[in-house]
Amino acid sequence: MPELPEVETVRRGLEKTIKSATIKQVTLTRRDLRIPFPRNFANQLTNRKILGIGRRAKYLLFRLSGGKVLVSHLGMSGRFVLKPKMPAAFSPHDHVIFTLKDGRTLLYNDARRFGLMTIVDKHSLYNDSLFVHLGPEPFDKSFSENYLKKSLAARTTNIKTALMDQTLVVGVGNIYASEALFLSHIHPQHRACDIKNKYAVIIKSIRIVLMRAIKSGGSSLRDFVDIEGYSGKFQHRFNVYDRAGKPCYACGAKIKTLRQSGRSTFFCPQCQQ
DNA sequence: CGGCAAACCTGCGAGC
DNA sequence: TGCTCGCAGGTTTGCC
Repeated sequence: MPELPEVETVRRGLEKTIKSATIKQVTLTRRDLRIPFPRNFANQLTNRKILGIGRRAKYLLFRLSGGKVLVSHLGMSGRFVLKPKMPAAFSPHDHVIFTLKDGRTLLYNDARRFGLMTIVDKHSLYNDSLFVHLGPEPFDKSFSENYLKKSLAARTTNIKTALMDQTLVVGVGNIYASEALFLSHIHPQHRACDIKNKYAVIIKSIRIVLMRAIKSGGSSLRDFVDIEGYSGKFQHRFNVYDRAGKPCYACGAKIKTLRQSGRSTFFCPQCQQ
């Protein structure tokens, strides 16, 4: 489900609604998501105050009193749902139930269970194996023309697959890789190492498409909703994603689709050479 | 090491 | 209506 814009939308919603709340109780309905919950997961969270919610790549970072950080990845179908009080009944895939001191209940629901939750010490957060291999944030200065040039120089895979590689740059997934390449006028099947003199436009396109998507509250292809239950709106502004056979808004050519590393890619055969 | 397919798991829409 | 098939926003693993 979520790429950077969707995760950022959820982060902002959490920051707005549960920052400064204190966790009273945590209940798990199973022992694992994609990976097992750590030992004493619930105990480590009990009576902790949520100092703030950050984001690194597609991970949400709940900073807690006592120096721990609750790390959450939404996988494909993970979502947080905030209820004004303890609900009378739970949905089938509510896996984690956070009861807050003020009576509200935060649910983590994840049908496919590709998400994960763990707890990391704040001082060694980015030394954790989840984070050590991650590339720069797309809006960071370090995601530069020189960096991209150096990183892609030896990569023989196609540029679209490369953009989705979280060791190159974080946050770009299947939707925004296609959309960024459309804005860049680059064909998705170009080998990454063959992209010359286009590093600046790639960086700019990634930033533009992510920025616009964040402003739209993310994309809701099937079921993405923010913490308050609102759908994103960026799916109405896709240039190519999920538009196979439809006319390109720029030139009228039919949008095409293909399969790259097991994922669907969408592009305009006319605009992207 | 790099590239790629498969695996993890459930739900849903298309097509028959 | 009901079945099967294929595909879905991510990441890791294991094979070449």
